[in-house]
Amino acid sequence: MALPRAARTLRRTRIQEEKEERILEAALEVFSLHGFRGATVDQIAEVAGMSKPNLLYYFRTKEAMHRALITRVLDTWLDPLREFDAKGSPVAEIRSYIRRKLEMARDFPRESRLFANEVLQGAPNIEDELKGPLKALVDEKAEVIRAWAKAGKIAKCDPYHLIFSIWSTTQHYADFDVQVRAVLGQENAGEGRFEDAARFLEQLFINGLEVRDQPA
Amino acid sequence: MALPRAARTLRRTRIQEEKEERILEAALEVFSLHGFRGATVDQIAEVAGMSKPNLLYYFRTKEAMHRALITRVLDTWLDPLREFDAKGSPVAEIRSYIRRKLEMARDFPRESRLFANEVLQGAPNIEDELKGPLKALVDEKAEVIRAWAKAGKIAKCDPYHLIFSIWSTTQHYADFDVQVRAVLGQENAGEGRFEDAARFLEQLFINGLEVRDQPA
DNA sequence: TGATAATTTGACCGGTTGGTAAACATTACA
DNA sequence: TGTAATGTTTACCAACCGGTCAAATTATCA
Repeated sequence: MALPRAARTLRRTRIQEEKEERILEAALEVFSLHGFRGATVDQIAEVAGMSKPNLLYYFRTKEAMHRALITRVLDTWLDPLREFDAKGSPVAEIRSYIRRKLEMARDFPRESRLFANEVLQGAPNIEDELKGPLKALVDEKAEVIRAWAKAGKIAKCDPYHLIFSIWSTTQHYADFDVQVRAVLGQENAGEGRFEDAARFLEQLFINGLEVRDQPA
Repeated sequence: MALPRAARTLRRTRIQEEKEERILEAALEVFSLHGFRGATVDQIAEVAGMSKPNLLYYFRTKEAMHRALITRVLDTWLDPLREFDAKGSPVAEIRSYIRRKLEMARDFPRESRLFANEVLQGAPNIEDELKGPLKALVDEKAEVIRAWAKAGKIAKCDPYHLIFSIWSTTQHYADFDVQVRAVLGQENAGEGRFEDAARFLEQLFINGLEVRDQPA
């Protein structure tokens, strides 16, 4: 008989742990590059270094694989926002949030693209996650930002659109990497672009572009 | 005999004009939602309201359709950046560029998603366009911005990352529409979100978030 | 009108897709 | 060690994929 996941009531074998890990790693690679419909099980199996039926022994359908991957990744993906702290200095807090998000774009571009692909295609498999846990977390942090603005610690602004703009500007460097490289050209293609981006975004979000009248 | 496009030396029939239009419209709908690999010719044919062989009579391959669509759309997509004018007031020019890009995200979300899908998946079919015409246009406008900064008309900043940030923040409302709606919730799901976004982004790009010390 | 070219369709093809069946191999453990 | 559960593989399938073909239909225009 062969009922790997259904029959798994309590313990998970060492071998299960390892294989599922390898599969999800391979799935991340392929899904993030081609999207759900564009990815094939054969491709994922090859990247994972195992036969297709063997892979399907651990995840019975392509969709199950995708679900497992998304829910796992979503959690770590929201960590920077969770760390967003009401007690810190507002400007410093926003600055470090930008920096952390940019680091994630640099270090985990596949995770970013996985979500981008999913959301772009209508988020058929994670709509509930978006409307539930994600919205709740954003609502909470938006309230923090709103309080800061009310207290005069930062400029009055719509906290939701502020969060959107931080997401979009930072994730851009993962999701649109090819375009960024193409436009910057080969000479600026090094990892330095992330440092440049960090500097620019900090300045943008703190000071904007208008020249400030210096009292002197 | 039947060689529709190859044999088309000079004139194009009214019927050709109409059908190709309908096909590209349908292709935009389907490609923008599922990406190149995820889209099927049958799907496009159904949306276009014609049989698959009939569709393939006008565009001989799925790839030819995609190419035609991309090159057509890319041109109009870059119009706002082309209008970016060195002679205007810098702040006003940036403000109106943001507004125009946001209007495009609102009025042509499918076009935005088409590119997002393509770039996200490594831009296999438009790499040349990115490294050629697009880079050239951005280089030109970046020089304008650099000159403004040098003349003290706007804050010193990296012009490329400025352009990236305008692209990402505005296109976010087309590409991540589902997420934006989910987070804002049903009560804020009206078209008003584009006005809110415009107000926020203008403030962000001009003034930033730090409270300015008003001289009493 | 008639004839010629342009358009449309149903039937079909080889290759790929997600997934299955069942035999075989390996591990865990009494 | 034996044996039952777990893991792996080969061979395979039906559905779907992009694309072809030849026949049928429709538009064009002398």
